[in-house]
Amino acid sequence: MTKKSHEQPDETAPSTGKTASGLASPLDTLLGYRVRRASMAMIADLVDALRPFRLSVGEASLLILVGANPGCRQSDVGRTLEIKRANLTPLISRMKARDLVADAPIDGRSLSLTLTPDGTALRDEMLSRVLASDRKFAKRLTGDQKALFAALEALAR
Amino acid sequence: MTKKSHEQPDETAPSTGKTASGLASPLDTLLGYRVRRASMAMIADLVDALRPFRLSVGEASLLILVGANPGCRQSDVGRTLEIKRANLTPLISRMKARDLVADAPIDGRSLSLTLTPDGTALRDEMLSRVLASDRKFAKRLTGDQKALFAALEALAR
DNA sequence: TATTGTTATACTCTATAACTATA
DNA sequence: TATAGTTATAGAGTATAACAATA
Repeated sequence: MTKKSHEQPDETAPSTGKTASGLASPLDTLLGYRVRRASMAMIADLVDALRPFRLSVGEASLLILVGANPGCRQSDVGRTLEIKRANLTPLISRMKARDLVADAPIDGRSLSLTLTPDGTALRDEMLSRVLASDRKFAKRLTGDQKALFAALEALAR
Repeated sequence: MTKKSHEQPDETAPSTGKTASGLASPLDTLLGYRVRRASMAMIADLVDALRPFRLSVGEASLLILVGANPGCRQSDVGRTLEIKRANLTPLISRMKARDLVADAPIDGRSLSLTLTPDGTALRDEMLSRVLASDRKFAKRLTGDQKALFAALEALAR
């Protein structure tokens, strides 16, 4: 048996840094933990950016996706955003209640989704804020941005 | 006014790819969206790895952090993991009910946390599975891993 | 006075099952 | 028979407010 490496606050191990609270944090060595922290920081900023529009992240994603794909099927939107049918229905209902999204039957069971004029206008304003938030983070990056996107793509597949 | 660039399913714009459902997806150009997708994929695998131990991601994080910092303050654990006081109490209660974590008063208001022998044993087994899950993703990476960690660090700060 | 821990509570997101209708 | 959409419901995770006790 080898000595266990995560049991003690080992002063000789430089791989585990210290947190702001002074705790050793083996979690910081985990790729998944780092990705999650980065994601949470970006989402927190995105939520702030969306608040003036009274849109959740899921609602904003829907408006952006439907805006880029007018007439798309509701079922395809759900698959693309990985939102389950049962959760997509009330989300779209809220957007219809605000006259941001309109639906129309494709056949007897499928619905097509389109942004209304109000939805398009809100999407335009909202998207520029979303892009600004995203760029703010992207500007922090010094290295090869293409390589980072490739790495994230490899992790997400 | 410039032409709006996200309104139509524009065949001439190669920057916006197509999803598995055939929809144009301007979201894929967003760094934050990519980071979130990567995080969700890794967390889904982590949740699977933790299921046999009946541990949530938060509970596993707590065991790993307390295991590396025996006698640490509950309040510091909450700050490090960004879990609010009010939510940390029931989480720790569950770990105490399973005899994985023990607490002891530091002074009249603070508590110190330590893994019990059972907690240490479970942490050891669990951590090896967590590391295996994390390595599985890390192996997908071709480029400079140090650069990726630096990028994630820059995004999370 | 600020901090620590606790309790109660509410809100969002997500997950499942059951149902109708249709391709 | 598989797919699309809806409804109801339950479970996490997270948020705030109020409180008691203590530094």
